[in-house]
Amino acid sequence: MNADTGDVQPLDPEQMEAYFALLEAVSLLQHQVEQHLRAEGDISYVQFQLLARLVHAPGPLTMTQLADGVVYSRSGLTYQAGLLEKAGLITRGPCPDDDRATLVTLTQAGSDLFHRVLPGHVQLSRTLLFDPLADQDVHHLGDIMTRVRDHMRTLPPRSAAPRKRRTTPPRSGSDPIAG
Amino acid sequence: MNADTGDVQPLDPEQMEAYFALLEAVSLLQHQVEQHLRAEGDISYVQFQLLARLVHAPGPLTMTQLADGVVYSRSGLTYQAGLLEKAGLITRGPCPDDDRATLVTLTQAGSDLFHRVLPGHVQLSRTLLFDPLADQDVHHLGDIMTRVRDHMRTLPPRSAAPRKRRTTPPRSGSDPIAG
DNA sequence: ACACAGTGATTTGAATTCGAAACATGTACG
DNA sequence: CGTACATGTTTCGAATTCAAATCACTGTGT
Repeated sequence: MNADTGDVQPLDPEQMEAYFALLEAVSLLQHQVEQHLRAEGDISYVQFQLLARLVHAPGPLTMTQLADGVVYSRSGLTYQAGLLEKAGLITRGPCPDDDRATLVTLTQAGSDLFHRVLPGHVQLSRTLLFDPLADQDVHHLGDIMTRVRDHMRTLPPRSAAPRKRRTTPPRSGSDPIAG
Repeated sequence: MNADTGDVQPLDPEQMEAYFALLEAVSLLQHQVEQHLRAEGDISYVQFQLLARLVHAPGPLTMTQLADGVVYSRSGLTYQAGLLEKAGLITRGPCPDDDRATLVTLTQAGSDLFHRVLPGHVQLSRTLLFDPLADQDVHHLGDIMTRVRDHMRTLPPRSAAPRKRRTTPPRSGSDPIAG
């Protein structure tokens, strides 16, 4: 690789604008959502995502299944699961099929909390993201970002497999705002 | 409004898709960019942003000016500025107009590093973000996200916080978001 | 049965971030 | 002048994240 010569074409002004507006807007959105969830239910956005996955899952999930798509390290999930368990929102128990695995189960309190903060979360995403957009914009945005997301999903594993690659089905997974 | 009853309509499937695709795509993009910058120039994305602001600024910036739009706390910038100064990429000096302020100046090494990692950064954003998009998509994406960003920049911070209300103490500093 | 690589989860340590409080200077007003 | 408040920055503590190392179990080959 010749890193000394700048033999890469610069981005068009339009690309630059899209790139930076995208990153900054999402940063603002994430920050607001984080503040809201903390004030409303005393949970972080990561914890909200984990509860959402459990709510929409057919049953208990293993730690790795729960981590996939939410955090980039398994240890990060161990930490969050500890907090959620201490708060009484989930329980961790052994997996009958595999003694190495830990099955995470949503408690009634966890389900209650999720459904308590969900309306506000939906309302906030409306206020922040969808208010300034027309229906056509939303359609186009979803189309664009779905393509980008699926494109990037094909490249990296999510929850970091330092040893070997996992064959994770590209499932859409969490949709906590499904009424 | 009544926060106890879930009298909020769920999002349309199309809105839901756009919302989650947006957040996950940007999360993946940020993570890849972070990895790249760390490997290429041993800097974080935040540090890259700070160098970028200094490169494009007409002259030195104060800490607050530098923080705007990059971090959500001034202390976070103090920490990063310390790292950048220790790495020889910036210098901090007094401000002649205001003895309270600190002027941050880009060094030659800082400028060199920025221009060294920029081509790879641009190339990566191309590969991850713009490859699956047509020119018209890029245009629309920029238009949409610019509107969303500007919309969020000008929102009242206290929109929905029914619980945990405390008499607002002196508003510490200016809003780093609303430049 | 036994070694051994592969996999699930946790522990540990370092890095980064934010919020509150402390600190220093500037400004307004009696 | 002097006091009170506003503004720019830093210090400090707590929370969160990741990567590397570690522990525990599974399955396979011999």
